[in-house]
Amino acid sequence: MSKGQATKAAILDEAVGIASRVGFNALTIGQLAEQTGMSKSGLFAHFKSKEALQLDTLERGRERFTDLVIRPTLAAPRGIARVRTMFEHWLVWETEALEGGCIFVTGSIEYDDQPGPMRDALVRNQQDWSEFIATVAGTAVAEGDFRADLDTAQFSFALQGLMYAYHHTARLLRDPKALDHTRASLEQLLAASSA
Amino acid sequence: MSKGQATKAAILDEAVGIASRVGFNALTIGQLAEQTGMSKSGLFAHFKSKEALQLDTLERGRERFTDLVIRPTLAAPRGIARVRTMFEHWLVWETEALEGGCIFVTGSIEYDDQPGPMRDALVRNQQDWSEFIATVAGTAVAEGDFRADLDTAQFSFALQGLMYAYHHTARLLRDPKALDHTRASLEQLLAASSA
DNA sequence: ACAGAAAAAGCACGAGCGTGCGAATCTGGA
DNA sequence: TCCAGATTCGCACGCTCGTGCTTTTTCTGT
Repeated sequence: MSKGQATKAAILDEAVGIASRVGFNALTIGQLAEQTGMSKSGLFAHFKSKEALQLDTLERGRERFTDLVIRPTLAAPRGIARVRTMFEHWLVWETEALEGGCIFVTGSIEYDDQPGPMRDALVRNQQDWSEFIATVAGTAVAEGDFRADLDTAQFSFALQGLMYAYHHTARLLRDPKALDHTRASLEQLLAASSA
Repeated sequence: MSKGQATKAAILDEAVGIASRVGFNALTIGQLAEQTGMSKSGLFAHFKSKEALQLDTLERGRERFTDLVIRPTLAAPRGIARVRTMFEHWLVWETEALEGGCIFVTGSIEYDDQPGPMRDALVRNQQDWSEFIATVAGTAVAEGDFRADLDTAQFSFALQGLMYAYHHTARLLRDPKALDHTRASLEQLLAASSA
């Protein structure tokens, strides 16, 4: 890896953290330069525009999510065990991976009304993730753990709602009971989906 | 109502719409002045600081929410009918009340990591709303519609998750099936809670 | 070790931000 | 009708933003 690529990677790692805390718009080139000990123009040269920086930052987040959640999920045994593995790693992602909360949630709120490449990228991520959840639920159907007539898209929707509730309750309210509520809702959802 | 109060009210109505679309930080005094046909300084004089403007905007949103959701809910007959009324009005709020989506969701994401009066106000709103949902669920328990051993806080948590899922799916993905999924999850939740 | 390329810095710009202040205008009660 | 107070405006400030340039420093392959 060349020096330039290494620097860029380091910048993006910092950027993901900042975007997580304050969002993609408040992620400022000056602040990012200061935090990484670079000059504004030196940093800027790596991206050529703020929008490119934002897109690269989002992409870096997606890579991290893949490593922390998707890969371990696919490594788990098919069926309900894989569903539970997915949930647990997702929970870790929401809780520990980023100091400022999930950047996909942050990004969704920031760009849901603003057309452009950022919105498009977020939509793609979201669709992929929704389908991934449905697919994992599908393996649980195939293995006979879940009901054969389960609507996996509906399952995906419900599971995401649960995690959103966790995100908001844990982050804004700092409610220590958030985790218990989330797990309780998961069990209820799993019970309603089981064969 | 004096001229000043009328102007301030008109400003805040506009401000709620803008905050809904772009958030509280990107809600800019210059832009707000332009949109209301005032001068920056003339508008600014009503608030004396940007933070006060943000707080007043949030408060205006709270009033609207009270009118559109809380009052109609309390006017409905106690029990599961009231729960359903709350849900339907809440859905209208999420769908039609603001062009840019619920400002409490937007605000939560923006301020969950930033201490200060805005965060405090958002936390208060959120806690009040959570408790309100639990209370309404409690009347359904009292009326015998819901199980006597229902955990109303858990119910509140689950219902909020559902609405968050609706918010994200409808706003970012513009998924026309979002509404169906939300109603289906509601029925599942009601069934699991019923006596 | 050195030349050419890549990376980083320095500096400047125009624009928009929040905010202050004095002047102009408007409003409403006596 | 008039005037005190409320309301709005014009203008300016210091700051930070994203983004071009030119120059300097650092890498890298031979």
